[in-house]
Amino acid sequence: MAKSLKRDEIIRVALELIAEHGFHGTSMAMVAEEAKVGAGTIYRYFESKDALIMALFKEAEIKMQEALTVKPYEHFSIRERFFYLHTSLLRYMINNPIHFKYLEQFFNSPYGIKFRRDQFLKDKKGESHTFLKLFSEGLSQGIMKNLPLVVLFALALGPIMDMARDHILGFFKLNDDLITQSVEACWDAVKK
Amino acid sequence: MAKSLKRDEIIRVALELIAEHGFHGTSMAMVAEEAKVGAGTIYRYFESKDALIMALFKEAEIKMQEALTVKPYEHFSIRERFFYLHTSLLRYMINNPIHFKYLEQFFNSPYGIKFRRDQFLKDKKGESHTFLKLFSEGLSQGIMKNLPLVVLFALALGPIMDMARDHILGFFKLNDDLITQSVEACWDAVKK
DNA sequence: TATATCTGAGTGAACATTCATTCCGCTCCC
DNA sequence: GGGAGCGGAATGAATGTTCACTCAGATATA
Repeated sequence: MAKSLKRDEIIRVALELIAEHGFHGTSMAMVAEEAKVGAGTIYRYFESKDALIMALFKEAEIKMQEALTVKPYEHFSIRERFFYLHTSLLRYMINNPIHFKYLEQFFNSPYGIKFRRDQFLKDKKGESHTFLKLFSEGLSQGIMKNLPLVVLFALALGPIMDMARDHILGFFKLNDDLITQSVEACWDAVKK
Repeated sequence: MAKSLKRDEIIRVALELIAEHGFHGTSMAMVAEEAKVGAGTIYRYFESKDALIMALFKEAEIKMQEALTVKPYEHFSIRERFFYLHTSLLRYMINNPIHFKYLEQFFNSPYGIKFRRDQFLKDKKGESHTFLKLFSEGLSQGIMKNLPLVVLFALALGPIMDMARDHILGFFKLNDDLITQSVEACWDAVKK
């Protein structure tokens, strides 16, 4: 058997179960049974339930970052970058509901709050990620409203996440037109 | 002693503890100890932990609704209503961080998802609440973008909630100017 | 055979909930 | 007035369950 088929399977199953039942609704025994491994095997690959939860986050984060990566990105205008990133993000979320649900759980938990706090401190030191870089440039070029980055972030990404959630919960159906119009509306919120 | 001092104290303490430590991080024993009542006393007033959680939500919801109520509301224009409601909501949240944190927990849990689903079905039958009535009117008067109500909702309220959260977490400091500018930005997102 | 990997019954801690018992304020009779 | 008796309110130790995690032994691999 390949080196870490078991590890992969544990990750796959745990993501799915936690997306569905939450951190506290998912016991290690459930993960073990569904992944068809012994309860102890999980602990060969992950030190604790916490470590597993963090590894699942890294997994989802990497996949998401890949979905936001495009080659000629550097030649895009601010507006083009905004549309590209937001559309890609929304599309990724609705095409990967398990990842979305997992990330939602994660960010609305002490794990996620700690993560955001660490990110926030890092950003203060300049190691911004894709979105913050975009908003910083938009600000300094005078294209975006003169508001704190955190506010621009909320205006542009809050609605995207809420829409992904409502689409996945079946409250309405996002299609290509609606995605375009929604991202345009987010742009209206941040543009000067 | 007045009829239900103990009940009031249990509610007060439970809201605080759950806002801080979450549903699963707050045991009934913690609530009992902090409220200085016996563990069994809680069950005189609330059938179960679930029932307590729902009662706390009702409590917070009522207080919030009060904060959004103003007398001459009916004479406001759509735009005025939008600004009034959004500003009041944001102010309420940052002035009542415990309620905000509790509601955040609640809506990001199976309780909240069930609640939203029920609301959604009720709305389909026309029993809209304040915000949905506003957006419906904005739509039919052609003032707002021709998008599904759920999307308008996300565009207008998503950022408000995110900003309240980031303010309460200390990531930035909301002041009157910033509140006004942010609500204006939300209006830009939904207005035609 | 020797080493690495895997297993799942077992462990102790934590939890929500119960219930036998105590407490306390009230009424009613002497 | 006072004390006996009553009943709802309050208590917290006890209960049964669930959980994350361990480890002695089984199994696969080399």
